[in-house]
Amino acid sequence: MIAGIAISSAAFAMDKPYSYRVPEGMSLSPGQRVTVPFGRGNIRTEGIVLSLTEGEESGLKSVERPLEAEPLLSDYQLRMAAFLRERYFCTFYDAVRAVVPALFWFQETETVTLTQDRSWETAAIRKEGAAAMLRAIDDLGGSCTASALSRQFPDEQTRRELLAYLARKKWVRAEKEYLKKGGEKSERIAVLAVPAEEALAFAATRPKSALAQKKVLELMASVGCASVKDICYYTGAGAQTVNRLEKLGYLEFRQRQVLRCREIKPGPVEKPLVLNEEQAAAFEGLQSQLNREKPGVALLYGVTGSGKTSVYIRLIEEVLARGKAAVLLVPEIALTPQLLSLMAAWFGDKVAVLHSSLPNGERFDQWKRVKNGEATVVVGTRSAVFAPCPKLGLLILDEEQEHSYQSENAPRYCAKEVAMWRGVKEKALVLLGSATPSVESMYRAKQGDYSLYRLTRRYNGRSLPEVEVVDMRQELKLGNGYSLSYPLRQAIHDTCAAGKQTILLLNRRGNSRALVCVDCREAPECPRCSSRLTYHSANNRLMCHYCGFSQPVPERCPKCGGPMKPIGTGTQKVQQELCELFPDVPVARMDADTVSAANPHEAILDRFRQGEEQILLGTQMVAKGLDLPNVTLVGAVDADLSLYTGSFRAAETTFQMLTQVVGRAGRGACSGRAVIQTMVPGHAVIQLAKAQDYDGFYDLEIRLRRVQHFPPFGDCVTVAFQGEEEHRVLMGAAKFRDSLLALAGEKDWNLGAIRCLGPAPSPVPKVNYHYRYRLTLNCVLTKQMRAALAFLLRSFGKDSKMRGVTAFIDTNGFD
DNA sequence: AGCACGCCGACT
DNA sequence: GTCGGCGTGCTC
Repeated sequence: MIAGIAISSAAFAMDKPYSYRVPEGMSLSPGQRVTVPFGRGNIRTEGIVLSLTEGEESGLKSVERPLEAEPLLSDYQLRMAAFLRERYFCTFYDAVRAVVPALFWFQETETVTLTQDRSWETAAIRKEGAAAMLRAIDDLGGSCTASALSRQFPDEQTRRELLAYLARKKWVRAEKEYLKKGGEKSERIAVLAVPAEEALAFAATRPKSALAQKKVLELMASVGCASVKDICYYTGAGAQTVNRLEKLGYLEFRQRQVLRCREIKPGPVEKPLVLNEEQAAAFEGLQSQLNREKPGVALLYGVTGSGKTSVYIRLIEEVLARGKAAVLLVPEIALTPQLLSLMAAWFGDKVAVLHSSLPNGERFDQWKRVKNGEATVVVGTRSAVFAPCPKLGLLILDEEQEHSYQSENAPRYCAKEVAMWRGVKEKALVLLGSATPSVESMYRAKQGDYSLYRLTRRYNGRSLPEVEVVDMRQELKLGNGYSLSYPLRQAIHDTCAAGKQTILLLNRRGNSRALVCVDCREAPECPRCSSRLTYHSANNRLMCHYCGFSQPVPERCPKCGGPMKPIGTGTQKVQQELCELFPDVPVARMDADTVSAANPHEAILDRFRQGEEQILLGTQMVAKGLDLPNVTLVGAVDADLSLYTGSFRAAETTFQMLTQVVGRAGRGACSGRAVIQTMVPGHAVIQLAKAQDYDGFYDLEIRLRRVQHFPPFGDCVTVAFQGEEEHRVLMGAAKFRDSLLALAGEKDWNLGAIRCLGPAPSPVPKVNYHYRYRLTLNCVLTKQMRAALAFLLRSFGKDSKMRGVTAFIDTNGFD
């Protein structure tokens, strides 16, 4: 018997099934994981059995052993992984990692054992550190894990080199073992066990040698509670420092709370659910689609507040009645507490919640409940599209236009595309819901590829808010240097006077704080990346978002010695203005700086909902899915910023964001009002957003997309390159472009027209000492085109001249 | 990617 | 002589 096996360590260029002999007496089935010897050195490697066939076995290596008795992947999951691999230019293993939760993975540990040959005890060893390492292993009983040596040999490179040397000398034997990861890991949270003053006083008495303890105590005095991982990350202290402080009684450990998004508590429900005429019509149409042999795809276009959720619920009931399961995907779990409690109220313990910030154990339990058919209603984020429902009947993507359905790391899949694939394979209905559908989806619906249902009536017949556009250029002429225009200030004033609430959205990118020199205006940059370090007041450190580098705040500018001053985020600046203009009005701020594990969105929103503050100021996250009945005014502080991101989706994103935020006003009994501040009041997108004219926007945008060959008429493909030597990365990108254009010229490949821009530096040109360049392609991603790109990517990986440069492909991404 | 193999210069 | 440098090609 011959097994076709996918190898875990295979790079894209060499990722293909490898044939191994199945030894007598070993029974294997597809989807099972095994260890096999691989490569010249016969390194023990993990693999997954893809196929089993009879054939000529001579000259083949043998499968070593299965890693578990039962196959890890079902046939269907194997096919899904194969689809991901083919579609998203990733390896088979990357795809598998997306399909099954991480908990299944065994930990690979390398053990080192001294051999019989103890000649090293007397030999003169020239290699530096080698003798010390041998003695260290001997002290540990002649055998240890490679990581146990990390204390004495902290540099991984040196450690590996030394081990390789000792193995060559045949003094030690290195073996890789696969050990099941220890139980259900939950994160340890440390809490200050004494008053902050006491902790600080104790810190002050500590000698210089206990600097790390001092730092940890200072951090904890300011934040009160943090995960042990975070503490180490922020202060640069080791875990043992934290443990010691616990022993000394200054810290306490607690287990991390189970759900970041709060326990789902079932909300009150009115049963039976009464649908209005439009909802009923949509429901009936969808229900009849469920009955079809091929249910296909449907788009539910319902304006904000038109009650799409009621249609979802009725449809899910219908699916459950047929003995099938339903999956409801949401863009972000933390922003959808209302939807969650509604689902819990309706479907009780049939609901499973799947998302990536669940602790592993919890995630696995939920996953198991889905797999064994116990939970038939799955609510989750992007990765829940792989939910292992035995009988899937319905897949809903709420707010289908959202970026978060696109994965940013390998496999770079789009949950919408995966959902459609599953829909076809499992004969399940795919329902896309949105108040502002993406132009691609709307186009397909209008073409008749998807069925289209509209909900135009707002709940309780409420009218749309009245929208005012303010010309910020005019404001500048009037001498208003503030971010808040006169009309917006007046509106805030009126709203507060009426006892109502205001939401202010600051749609500004880079909402992080920097530290700037007062004299030369320079901000410290990350030594490893081309990015500014961001200032964190909690621990007084500068940190890099890309690579995790952190350093204490310098007192003086490293360039000119001038004084340093943090410059606030946009939100902070606006908050100050609000403070000046409305000194008596309490303001809640919600952005990357104020949201944390200790103070989640939920807590901020709850306080705001209860009326503790009258103004909520924040970044995009305030625009999403909130149902706050007392809010009658929303303001978009700079509405046009997202218009100039350079992405082909810029106009669409801006329109969607404005529509969303305008829809937040007047959800209760009172009618709402919205103010949009912009430098380009005449811009079509702004005007259409003002009029809340989706159809007008669609007509405009689809025409532009057509002439520019952007989706849905063509595809955008980014080929990214990175490596340590900048010129080689650039050369690699250029070479890839040339080969692509050469291929495009060959009739056999039948690729059609390709426009290729670049190589150009990526938006972040350097990350962790790796330079990044990219090509931007505009083409149609036909099967041939995908094959051609895969071929080029594979040959690029095999090209020895391109060593040290890696390439990857992202399709229809958002940047 | 990671590793062996092979071909060259520097030290025992 | 041999150790270890790096360039090259393969992985069932």
